[in-house]
Amino acid sequence: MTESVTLVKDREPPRYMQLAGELRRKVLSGNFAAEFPTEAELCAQYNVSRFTVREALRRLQAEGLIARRRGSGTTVQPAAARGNALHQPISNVGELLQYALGSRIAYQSLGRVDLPGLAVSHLGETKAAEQWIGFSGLRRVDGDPRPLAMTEVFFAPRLEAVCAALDLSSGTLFAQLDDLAGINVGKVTQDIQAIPASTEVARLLGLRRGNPVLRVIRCYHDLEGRLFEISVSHHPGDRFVYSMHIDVED
Amino acid sequence: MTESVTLVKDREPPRYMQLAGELRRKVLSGNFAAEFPTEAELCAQYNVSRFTVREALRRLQAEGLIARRRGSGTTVQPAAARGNALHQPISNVGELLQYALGSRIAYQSLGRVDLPGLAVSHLGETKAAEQWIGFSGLRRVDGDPRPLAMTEVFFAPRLEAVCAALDLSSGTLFAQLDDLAGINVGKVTQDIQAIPASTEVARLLGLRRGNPVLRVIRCYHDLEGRLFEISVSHHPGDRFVYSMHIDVED
DNA sequence: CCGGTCATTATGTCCGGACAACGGGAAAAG
DNA sequence: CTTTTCCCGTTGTCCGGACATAATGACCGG
Repeated sequence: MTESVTLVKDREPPRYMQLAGELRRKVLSGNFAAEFPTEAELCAQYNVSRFTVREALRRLQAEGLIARRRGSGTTVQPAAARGNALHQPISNVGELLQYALGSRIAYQSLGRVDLPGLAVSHLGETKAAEQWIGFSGLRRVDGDPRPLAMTEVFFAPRLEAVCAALDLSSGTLFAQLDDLAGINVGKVTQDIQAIPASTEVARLLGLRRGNPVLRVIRCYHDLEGRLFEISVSHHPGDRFVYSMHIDVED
Repeated sequence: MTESVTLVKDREPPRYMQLAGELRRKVLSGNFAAEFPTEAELCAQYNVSRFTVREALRRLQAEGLIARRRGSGTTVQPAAARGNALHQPISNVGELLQYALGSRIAYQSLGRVDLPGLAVSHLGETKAAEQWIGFSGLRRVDGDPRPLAMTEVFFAPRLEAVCAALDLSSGTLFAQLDDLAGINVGKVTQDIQAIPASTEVARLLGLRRGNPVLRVIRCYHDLEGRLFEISVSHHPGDRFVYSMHIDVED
């Protein structure tokens, strides 16, 4: 068996995934603002069973894009109710990241680095000796010069070949990773904490040392449960709200 | 049509819900620590179809209680990987709250109160004039005298009759509401923010004024989308981590 | 002892069908 | 005109079946 970094996706995703992607694009383009098609219509239009349609719609619902009511039908959720997509339960990471409200981030490479001393319970068996591949960047909303986030991203050593091919200016390292290496997210754990700003963070975010900062640490695992990415974000407490919603699925 | 506050659940929940509750109880009791039954076994044992079994397991998986792998089978997640149930995606709220690590909270009634001035985007059409029914309490872990949370809970005016029957010492107002009035959670939105401690919050949590505090504001909507509860929690930044995990469902 | 092959078994995907529960509007009753 | 009743369309629940795909261990050949 040859061991090589997989650089292309081999099998195509299941049909409900494709359908979910198709519908997500249309929803975000405003196609169904007036009226969302019924399950039966989607079955006929895409020539799939109701199971497939419902499985796709279940995802869009979990993402907060649509609302469904028995007897009434399916409607597109107003953008206000969607929360910040940047920090939303993740289903199709690549596409989801794109509708984060016009914020931009460009990363710079940090090369191989030691993981910062993180008191994260999710880390588990990660060897402290390993050096991960780091990136860092400031995220800003279009008009505002004050950054909304200082983010550091670390990828597992085994992804070094893929990381070399990343386009740092696009801001969606994630989507690229999915495209380039076919890495799928299976589970994400995150720790959220309110901490005082360190000197450096305060400088970068335009705060005073000691001011409240929201720190979000995320551990991304692939479908086999292997940790492949860690991200650490610092947000200014005075102008950042981590907004999310949870749909109880039924 | 007579208008009356529903005080009993009339219809019984769907089968997959019952099965999920049954299995959840067993998992939390440690029944399946060694080996979790297969779908086929559950089908036979409970005399339901595979659809029903999978729908139940899907919920337990979303709660982080079990992990499923194609080809391998289903296993119970170690408690460490479950995150803090208190702050977890909510499926069966009543039962879930009970396995929050031994923390306790006893509420005191605030009576009818105005909603505090919350800059929450999710509020929507709520009339500021209405008076909601408020409760407040401090949450502590068993051994530690320093509270982990100062929580205020507000229920919609229409639930006044139900609120009068609540047992404030049990700490699971939610489960009681579900039992008493059959109120089911359909959607939860939450805002998380890092803010400086006010004088009062600092006093209650044992901090200094201005210290970082994690504030979590939740809006609970029922299945019809009506807002029926708002909770505001303040957590000390130096000893509280909001830990959660997200399973990508597939 | 190592490595590859294969059957077994588990979950994942997908289908078709059936009925229930709910919402909303139209029709009927007052 | 108001209220109630009824019908119909939509989503929710549940069933049985079929095949695909992944993990595992047993088997076998080197």
